[in-house]
Amino acid sequence: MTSIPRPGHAVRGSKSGAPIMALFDLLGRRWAMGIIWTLYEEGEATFRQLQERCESISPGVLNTRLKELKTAKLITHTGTGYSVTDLGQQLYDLLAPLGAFAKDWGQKLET
Amino acid sequence: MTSIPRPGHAVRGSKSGAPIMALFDLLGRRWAMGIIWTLYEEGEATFRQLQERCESISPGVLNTRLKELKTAKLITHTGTGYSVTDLGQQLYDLLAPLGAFAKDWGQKLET
DNA sequence: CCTCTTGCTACTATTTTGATAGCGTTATAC
DNA sequence: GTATAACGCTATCAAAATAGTAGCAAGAGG
Repeated sequence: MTSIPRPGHAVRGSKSGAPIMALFDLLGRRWAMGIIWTLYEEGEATFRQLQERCESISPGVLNTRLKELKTAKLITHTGTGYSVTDLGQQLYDLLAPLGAFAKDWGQKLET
Repeated sequence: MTSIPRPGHAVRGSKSGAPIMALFDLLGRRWAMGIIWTLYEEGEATFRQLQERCESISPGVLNTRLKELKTAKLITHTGTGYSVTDLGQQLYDLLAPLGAFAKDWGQKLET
């Protein structure tokens, strides 16, 4: 299985494992930020609901990503579905402003 | 070449091209966030300096990523090297808090 | 039992990324 | 004017990640 980036260990972008590079390594994998985003915005979801929300992400990749995010303590699986942890919510709060930026960015790209 | 995600066009995570998903598609590619980060933190850099900063990113991927980020108007190539645009700096400002979060996150993972 | 939903695993195909070599151009030095 | 070095890449091949589809094992409800 894919190795999971951890601060203090070699990651892409930093052999010494600078925390920000470990985070970028983790979040810079397909669907990672999207999963956190939708889990918070639309709330707890089952594995299959996540597949639908992400519009046909393949189950293998989804499973890999979920394992990584669980190991990173950003999400958790309660009895009824996946949801963000407190730490994951903290991360979402930092990501949230990107929503407004993205709209602004989209408009500037049109012109 | 790889297609570049644009709001309003189908992207991974959104067939309708929701801006946030287009942004996640762009930033969720290897090295994308790291390049913006280092360009702002350590300032303008040449192609080869970027290779060193990213610790052996391969030139093909670096070139691809640079093209994407240029098309997205987040970075630009001045006569002397690559640097972030105003828009890119706005994005960096939103990413900046992740630095502190990453440290906190790293500590919580140890325990 | 039968059926449904759950969370996946298995498998192959395609895309992306990694690693290394080296080209064409410009500038500077000698 | 020729060697030297740095620039931004391109080319090539291998490895790894992701996409796409099928289907299994387990638990709940009827």
